[in-house]
Amino acid sequence: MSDEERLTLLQGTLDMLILRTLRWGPAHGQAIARFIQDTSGDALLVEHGSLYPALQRLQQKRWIVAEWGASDNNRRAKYYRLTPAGRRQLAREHSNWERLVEAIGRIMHPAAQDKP
Amino acid sequence: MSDEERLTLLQGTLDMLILRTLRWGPAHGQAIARFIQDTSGDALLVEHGSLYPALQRLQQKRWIVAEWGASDNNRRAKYYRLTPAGRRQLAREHSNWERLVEAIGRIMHPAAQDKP
DNA sequence: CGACATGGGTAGACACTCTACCTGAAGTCG
DNA sequence: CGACTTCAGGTAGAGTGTCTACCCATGTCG
Repeated sequence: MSDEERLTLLQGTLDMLILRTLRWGPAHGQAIARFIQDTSGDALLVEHGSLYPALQRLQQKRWIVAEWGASDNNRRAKYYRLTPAGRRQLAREHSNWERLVEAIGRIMHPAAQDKP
Repeated sequence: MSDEERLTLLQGTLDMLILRTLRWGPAHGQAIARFIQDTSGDALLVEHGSLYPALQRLQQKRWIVAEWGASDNNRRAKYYRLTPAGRRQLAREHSNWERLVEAIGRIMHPAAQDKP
């Protein structure tokens, strides 16, 4: 896959993607990044240096909590879990995202509107 | 409209929105901002301090050119016009945007089977 | 005249991502 | 055993782009 095929993340979407991933259950950092990359069909790549700062942010805001455990490969790994506040935040961010996509859509496709 | 109703722009989308706006023809800064705000149904607000730096960026990259003129109100105003390179850039950014929205969609709406 | 509205602009703070490093532990293999 | 690789977590600093809060110039109108 060439460079041009890989999109750079839009600022602010990473938190939402992480929260969404954790709705499937607790996961450790690497697994979250892999999930996002795989599920997006390799379109999104979560860089190492973006992932961990994001996880720290989310912990500070009490949207996720971490706990040490062991990965499938028997490595020590931090498992992150969504809190109730995290679920509410996810709902907010998701709704914001939808509104934003729709708003931008109105600008980008001014003719074809009102079509789902 | 409350604060929560106004979305903050996602980084990188402003350039695309400006270029798209200029596809309708030359316009000056304030008119571009008004167009984006109106067309988005007041969902997007292009701040003053984001608009002009963006217009400078786009000029430097030769995607738009500027020319002094007079506005409807007989004020001096800089009219920005899309260059051929600007059109190509718009096409690139638009296609990137679509792919990104689709990729994020795959993560946010995973076949709608949620609860185990 | 002076207040206000319009249009363009900049400085600095802030937030987020990226590249490029580092640590430590658990398997692998000569 | 010991060197090496892989996995997992982490950080520093640069780069980018937006936002808040200012500034200035020029028309319009009371």
